[in-house]
Amino acid sequence: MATRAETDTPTRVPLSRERVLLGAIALADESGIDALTMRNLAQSLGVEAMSLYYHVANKEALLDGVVEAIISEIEDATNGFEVPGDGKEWKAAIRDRILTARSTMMDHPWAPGIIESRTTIGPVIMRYFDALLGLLKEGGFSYDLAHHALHTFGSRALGFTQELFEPDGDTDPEEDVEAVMAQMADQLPYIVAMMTEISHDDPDSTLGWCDDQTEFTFGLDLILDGLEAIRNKS
Amino acid sequence: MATRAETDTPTRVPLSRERVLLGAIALADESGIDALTMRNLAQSLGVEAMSLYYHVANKEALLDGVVEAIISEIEDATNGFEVPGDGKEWKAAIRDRILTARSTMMDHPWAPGIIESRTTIGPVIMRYFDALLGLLKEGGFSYDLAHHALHTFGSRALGFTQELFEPDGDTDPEEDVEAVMAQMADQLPYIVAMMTEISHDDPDSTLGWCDDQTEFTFGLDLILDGLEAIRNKS
DNA sequence: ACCTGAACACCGTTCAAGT
DNA sequence: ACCTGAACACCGTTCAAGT
Repeated sequence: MATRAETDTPTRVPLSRERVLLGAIALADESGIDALTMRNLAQSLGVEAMSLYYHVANKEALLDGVVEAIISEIEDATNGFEVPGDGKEWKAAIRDRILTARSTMMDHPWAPGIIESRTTIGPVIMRYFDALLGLLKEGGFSYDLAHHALHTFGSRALGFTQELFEPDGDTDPEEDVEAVMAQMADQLPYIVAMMTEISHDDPDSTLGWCDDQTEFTFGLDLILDGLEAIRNKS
Repeated sequence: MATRAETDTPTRVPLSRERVLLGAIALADESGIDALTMRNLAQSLGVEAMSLYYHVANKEALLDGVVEAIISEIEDATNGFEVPGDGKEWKAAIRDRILTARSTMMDHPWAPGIIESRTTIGPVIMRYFDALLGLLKEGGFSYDLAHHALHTFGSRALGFTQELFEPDGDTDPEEDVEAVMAQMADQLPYIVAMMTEISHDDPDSTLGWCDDQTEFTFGLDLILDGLEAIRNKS
């Protein structure tokens, strides 16, 4: 597990800021964000907890760095299709970029949570938004409308919508929702009607029917179409 | 501060689940969500920490209860305009309801954060979404489209969009963003251009110019208009 | 320059005990 | 039925110290 326990060969790689950040991502991927404590991270790197503080100022700074690293992953996966010169393909370009971002977030499902908890914004994210803004501007948007667009995207620009009441891995996803619903079906006429109608079409379980990818692109396309309509009007 | 320290009159109100939840909301409003610890909450109620566990199972259950109480506040503020019978005013009704929700969230700026961290869904929120679904259905939406609509609203249905990188109260809002930007202006051509264009129009500071209410309604109306267009097509 | 050990001030939570 | 006190297993972080 640890790097060659007690030989004094130079294979004992010294810690570095980058190794700390990558270790943090690996730990969160494997064991969840709650397992990402300074002590756990140190242990996974074969080091004492206090050694981390030589490479990151504190835990917040660690998380800042992790977020920057995650955004870099999006950039890496985006390479190849940059700002389209003709200024026609803004919609497809933004769509592609955001869907790429989404797939990065799916690789790190804990990332949205810590991204939303950041209070400062680093250079990598700045560049990411600059690129997005560039796509809009080159696509014929005024800066004013492009600015509204970024706000409308919100977290979708980074590839996620924080799904409300996403069942934890711990508890049975359907159990408690169905328990609540069974108990108050008379108070939820529309939800009950929707559920029964949907389960007619789709024999699957009543709750597994939300296809997140479909819902994400539905909302994204609705927004993109809406922005285009507004752009064309002015 | 405490309720009549040492007289044995019946004015020493015993703790109750409701008092615990209201106390938690009051504490978070006053001192922020980080100050909402079991020990702090107990102290603010004039009681020992462990007494709380007689009324709520644990801290997660406490937060579940707090969220339910906050949604109830929306419901209370919404009373008066229910499902419009004619089935015409769905758009205005949903808009009103969501903007009411937003003003409730503005009263408790910490609430979005804990709402998004919930993994279970309580009866109050169920009823809230049932009502929203009802407005859509009575407005002529199919259940399928109404379902897409709820996903597209996302947290907006509850009156908030988690603004990315919202400056904390602690650090100077503009300081670090401007520091980063100054240092890498050459790498942020579009953002810099946008900033300078906007600050021409508006002599205010470069960063205070995001009017959250304006951005929220812009996005909301874009979505509502988009949904209407899709509904009319089918 | 890089890492460590002990200690501090917090958490949420248990358990057995008080009234 | 309702509340408490002491204790446990954790946190992030400090500080002075090691090599």
